[in-house]
Amino acid sequence: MSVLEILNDKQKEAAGQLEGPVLILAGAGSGKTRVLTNRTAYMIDEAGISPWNILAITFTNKAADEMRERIDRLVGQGCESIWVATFHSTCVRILRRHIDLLGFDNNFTIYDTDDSKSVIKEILKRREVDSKQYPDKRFLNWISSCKNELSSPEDEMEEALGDYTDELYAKVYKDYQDALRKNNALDFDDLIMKTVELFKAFPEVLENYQNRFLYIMVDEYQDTNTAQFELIRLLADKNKNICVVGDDDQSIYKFRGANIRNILDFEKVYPNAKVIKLEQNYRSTQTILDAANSVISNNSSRKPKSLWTDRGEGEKIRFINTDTAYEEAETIVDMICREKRAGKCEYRDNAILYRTNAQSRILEEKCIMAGIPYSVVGGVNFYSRKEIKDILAYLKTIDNGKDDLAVRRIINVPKRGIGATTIGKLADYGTEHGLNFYDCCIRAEEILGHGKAADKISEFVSLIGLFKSKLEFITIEQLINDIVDRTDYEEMLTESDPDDAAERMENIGELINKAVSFEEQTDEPTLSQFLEEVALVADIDNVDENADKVMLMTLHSAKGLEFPNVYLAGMEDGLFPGFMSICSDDETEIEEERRLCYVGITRAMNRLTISAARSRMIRGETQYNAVSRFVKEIPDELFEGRGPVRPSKEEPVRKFEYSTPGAATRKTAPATSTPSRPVVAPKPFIARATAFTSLKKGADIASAAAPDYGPGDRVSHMKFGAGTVLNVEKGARDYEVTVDFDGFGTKKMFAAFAKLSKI
DNA sequence: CGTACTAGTCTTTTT
DNA sequence: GACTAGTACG
Repeated sequence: MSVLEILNDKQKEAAGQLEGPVLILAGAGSGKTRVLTNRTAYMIDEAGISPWNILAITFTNKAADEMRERIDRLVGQGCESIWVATFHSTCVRILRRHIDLLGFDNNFTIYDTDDSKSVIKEILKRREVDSKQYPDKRFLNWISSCKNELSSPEDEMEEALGDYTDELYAKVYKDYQDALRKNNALDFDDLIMKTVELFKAFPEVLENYQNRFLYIMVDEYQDTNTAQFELIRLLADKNKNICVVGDDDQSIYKFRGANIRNILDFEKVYPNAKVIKLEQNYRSTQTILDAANSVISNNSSRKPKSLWTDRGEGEKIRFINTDTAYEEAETIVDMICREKRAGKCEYRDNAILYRTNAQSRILEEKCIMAGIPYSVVGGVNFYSRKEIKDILAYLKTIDNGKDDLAVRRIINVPKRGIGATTIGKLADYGTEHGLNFYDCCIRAEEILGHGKAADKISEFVSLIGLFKSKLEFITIEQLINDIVDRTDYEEMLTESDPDDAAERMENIGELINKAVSFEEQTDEPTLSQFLEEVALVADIDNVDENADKVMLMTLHSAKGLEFPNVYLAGMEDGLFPGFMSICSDDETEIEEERRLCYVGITRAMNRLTISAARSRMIRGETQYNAVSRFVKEIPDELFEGRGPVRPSKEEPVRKFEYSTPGAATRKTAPATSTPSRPVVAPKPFIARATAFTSLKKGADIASAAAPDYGPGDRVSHMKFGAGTVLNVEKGARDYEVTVDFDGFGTKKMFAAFAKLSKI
């Protein structure tokens, strides 16, 4: 029987079309992974294509592993030679072979965002750039988007046309690239950009890969940025056998350069492309799909499509509206508890999804209190924890002394009496003579002269030398243990914070576990390879679906996953959609948020629960938010009970009962004592958008004049209409005004932006 | 040279 | 509220 037999007609069509450009528009839950895997199996088993000629690219390691596993199950032989990898690891593999052509050392290190930030900081310091006026983060983001658009420092310099600020950016970009090159390092964006650069500069290298990759597949195509698009275009240019799978409605990575036009304009780039839509959903109930469809249909720039299922109507959507975020968390956790106790589900069937990582804390707390096993995906990346970064810095130093950042990170960790002055002297010498920091350490005596400082440095150098000499005889596991022992690392942890030393040591233990399994799985494991693998893991890669735990994660992390029960928490205007997107004039920002909402809804298989809190603490301030506009885009009849009632246009807009001056200053109620409550009957609330005035960065608000209104005055605002001033406070740069708007609740805003006028 | 306190920022999402 | 960077002091 053909591997295509089990597919539906559309899927079959998509999987059977091997030649030429193919665009598969795969709606959520329409079985796109199945199409990709069966397509691959069909290529190998039935079309006689060599696995060696197939390239499949994904965004996460998890997706790549899953794809490989599933192909393995379908095809007996030869799958190991299929190239299934993420964009980033594909590029690393290519660059490891050829980057010397671009003047880098082939054992380059990969910098994560933290590393990049340190480099930028140093450059800004050296250039004496005012970090108040130009925060380092802005340079970081700016450089990243340049790279995503394949624009070099030289391009940017040209484009600056003598403009001071633009030239400053271009110069910093140039410095940054020079620093990376000196450290023999590439950042995430470089991996893609340098590969494209390589292919363009050395057509014979490109051709080599074109001849190998006769059939190319790209998953999650809607998330590709310009650089990734170009990479794929180059690779596919000779044979044009390119099959991309994606869903424009699930494009949620604009902030990191994803260009939705890549998928919307695929047919323009490849006019003879075959386009196939997969609209039958195998995951969710009709109710859930109806909700998803009704939300996403409010977006304008999308390819029209509508998901359907034969799974039947299923259960209605639940809606919870609580007074505080604590009660929200408690209600959700309580629901999961009950259902588990009633034997209706396992813990692992439940996922709580939210917009921002900050929301996880309260949910986590409530899970602990209820004794529910849970697992939080994301937040602080495992590999960005201090202790892990320290150990990795040791490993990097041992592996490749060229990485100045790594060396400087650990030269005095644990404390060995090497101070800032000494480090500064060595670093300055290095910049002057074009030497790496570690090389300067080796010549410490020459640079610093005889003395205590030089001795200390020598001790450090011989410690690293000792590890280096052992490297070929011991495993990475032994090496890490050795580092921890010889540096008295644990002692340092205990001294600095006895309470979490144990946890930090556990994390190091976890790193050792990773090392062990890496060494087991790899033929000839090297330290460089290990460091590389570690650099390219995402949080989602380590998710274990088999553990019986409730999953807590952001909506972004949830993409590609499915759960029987999904809880969408914090569905409030100002949080989701975020206030940035509400305030923005750019309509596409709200559309991106809406797509994110669509992704969230479509994660649910059987039951969807949506919740919102009337008040919550954000950045130490209590905010009062209206229920998310997205919730109101879902028809009432899909909700259990009457649903979130929307007021008719004529109906006078009512105030929240908590939007009173007294409530504004009231501490959030301790939620511990509140008994778990049933789903709160939705109350009529205000339908229109609420927004917070955002303090635009870089805006000039140096001298704010005192406002002409005070507490008790009635004022009017462009967006929120009339309201009563509760408080006026002199802030750092501007007057902060608290206003209780009729129908929008209490807002805190900056006078310069709010443009309030007295009535 | 190392520590302790203070002020300022942050929050959208991540390979 | 939490974390970080920068500063003042021992």
